[in-house]
Amino acid sequence: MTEERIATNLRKGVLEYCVLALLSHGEKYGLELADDLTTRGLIASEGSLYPLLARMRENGLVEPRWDASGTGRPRRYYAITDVGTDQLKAFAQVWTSLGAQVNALLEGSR
Amino acid sequence: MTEERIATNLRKGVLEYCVLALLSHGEKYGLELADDLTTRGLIASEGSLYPLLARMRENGLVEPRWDASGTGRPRRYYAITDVGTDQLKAFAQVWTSLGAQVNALLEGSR
DNA sequence: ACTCTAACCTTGCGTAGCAAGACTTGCAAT
DNA sequence: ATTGCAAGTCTTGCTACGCAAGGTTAGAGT
Repeated sequence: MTEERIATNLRKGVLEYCVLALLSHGEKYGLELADDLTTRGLIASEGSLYPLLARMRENGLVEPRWDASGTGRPRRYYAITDVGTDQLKAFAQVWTSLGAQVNALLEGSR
Repeated sequence: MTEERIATNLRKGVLEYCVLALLSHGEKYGLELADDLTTRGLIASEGSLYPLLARMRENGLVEPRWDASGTGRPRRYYAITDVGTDQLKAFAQVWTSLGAQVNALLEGSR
């Protein structure tokens, strides 16, 4: 239980860029992203993802496209935009730097 | 500016355990912690630290002690408790695992 | 007395993740 | 045909955290 609470807070602010990283390989639709992120332990439920995608859409980080060509119910595919790519780069820098500081502290505490 | 916003969200849930890691070396008082964390880029102002210390106190992760022996106004020194030590260990595991996932995504997105 | 500074703490706010569930659509079996 | 199921999208209400700004207390120097 306590571990879930730790993870929940750690995920804040990371998830958005994980989505961008996933999309940098190509379009994906909502549930596909959700399954992938769940497998990686980066979300606990879809309840995090859909509101996030809506925000990212509004901020121009991703570009959605309805696709009803296949079988089953229509899917909304998301593609990363140029703005999104820039944000991903900026995140990588901040993440690396902050991660190094945290690792340094954890190392030192053993 | 955008980088600060990224960092702000990344810090969520990390700060608490950075404080524990710092205290695992020995007692420290509020402003001392604040200065250290600011230098490391882990907080933006004391406004994050004091409410956090209050929470950690209530949860039994740290044990405060007033010290008025020195010069200047009395300082409140914080020591890590056994519960805090356990939490720090739990965090280290979650952090390592989640960090590996994020790194894997960032690597793959290049 | 007055001011300065170290040190402590409070208030109000924005935002992100989550659990739970609602709504819709196609498909398959009876 | 109708029922049921599963995939897919989205909404609501909640909680918790970091932050900026500012307020409080106490000792030290003039």
